[in-house]
Amino acid sequence: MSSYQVVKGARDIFPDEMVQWNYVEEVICRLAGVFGFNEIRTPVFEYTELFQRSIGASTDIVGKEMFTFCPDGSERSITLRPEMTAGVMRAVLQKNLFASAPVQKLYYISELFRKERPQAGRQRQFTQFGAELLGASSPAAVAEVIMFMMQVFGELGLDGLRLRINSLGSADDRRRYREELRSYLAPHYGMLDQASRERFEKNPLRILDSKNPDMQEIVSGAPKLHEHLGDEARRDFDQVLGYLAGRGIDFSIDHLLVRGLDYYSYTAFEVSCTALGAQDALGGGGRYDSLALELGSPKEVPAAGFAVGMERLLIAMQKQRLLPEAVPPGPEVFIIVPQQEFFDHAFDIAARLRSAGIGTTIDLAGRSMKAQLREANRMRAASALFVGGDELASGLFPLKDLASSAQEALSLDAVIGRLRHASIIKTRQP
RNA sequence: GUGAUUGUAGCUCAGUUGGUUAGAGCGCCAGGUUGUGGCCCUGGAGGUCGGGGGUUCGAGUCCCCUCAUUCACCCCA
Repeated sequence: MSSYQVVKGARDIFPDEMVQWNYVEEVICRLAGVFGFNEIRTPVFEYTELFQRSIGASTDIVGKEMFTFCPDGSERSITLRPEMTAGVMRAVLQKNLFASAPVQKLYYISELFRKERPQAGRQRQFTQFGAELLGASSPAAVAEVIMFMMQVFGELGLDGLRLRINSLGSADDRRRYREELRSYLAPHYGMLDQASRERFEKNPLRILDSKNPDMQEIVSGAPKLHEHLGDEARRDFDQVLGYLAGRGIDFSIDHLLVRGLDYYSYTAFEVSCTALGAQDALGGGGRYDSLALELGSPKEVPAAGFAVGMERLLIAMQKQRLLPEAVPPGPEVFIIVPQQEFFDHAFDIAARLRSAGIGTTIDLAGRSMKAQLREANRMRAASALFVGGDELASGLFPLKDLASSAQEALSLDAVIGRLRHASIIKTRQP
């Protein structure tokens, strides 16, 4: 055993599990195409100010969860991305993609980093898939990102989901409400917990979704955000809900849902799953019209998006037995070399088969024939091809179907013909 | 950052009030089959019992420290 270990909060994904990841990612990519989202990749790090500006300096993420460093002491501070939205928006603004197409629909599957204590469903390096719809934030646009997210869950067969949704209103709505909330909370200030006291000044709305029962008690008597929404926000929210209901998407309205990123306005939502443990949030998102301005864009860019935790998605699917068997696909043929002195000839034949597009494996460790066959069986090779002295002399090679044990001696051309046919049939299967 | 939890073979785990060379199942390797896998049988390799210190005639077992894990708080994906 090596004395080195993976970094705390990070983990390796080995081939067995990769089969499952690939399955989920394939579904995501396919549905992204169906919904018209194109893939984007951005760097794993950005200049630190980008996140401070976008996510909000008073949030937990920026305040204590970022991996930040200065490359050379004097150079500009850099941070491993704790979320994707800011980076995507930065990239699109920098390239000025809106000049050629005013609406950009992008999706990603990317690794993120947050310096938290690891626990079930929470890592320091984790993966999110998500989508950003930039250039529109109409009720239909917001509904569309939610529909995309929910359809992925549906396609994967996930059960026990709960979609909660809320409207945070316009910036003006919130500004007015914030003052009302403060004046309500002020007499209770002495009873607020540490975190809530800090939020009282910087972002009192976050006190609303505190999980501290004492805070919830206090909040229960507070003025309601949804009663302070302007007509516009009210209408917008109703339309979003109407679109969702019309598509048969189940949701529940949660007037206390605020979420931990500062850039959201109007619609915000979160999906949780009963199959998960304490960290039961599977994904979330919302509308963020003001983010572009925050990042220095000369004009506002209406936008909405969501992100889903891939590890949590896999955990939930695992619990619900929705994942494919964790076994990497075996080769079409495993070349058996009974006598090592003929290895080079067998190696040439392997090359020919591969040139013909046939998945071919050959033992590279000089093992016994028995070991080679065992290995072929273990890796679920479809067939075994024997290449020894007799075969090279006669030009006839026994090809054994490992499932049925049927064996037949064929010329190399016949072997290639048959295996090629087999792999074509295989790839046609869904 | 706080609180608990668990560290014994590659994996899952036994290991009695402290007592000889630390075990099992699975996996791996080899043989049973002179050129044929799976099933079966036989054998083998593999452990500084997380690390350090202490108590003791003697520590996997008790004490202290430390590292790591896991779960929860917090927060979120």
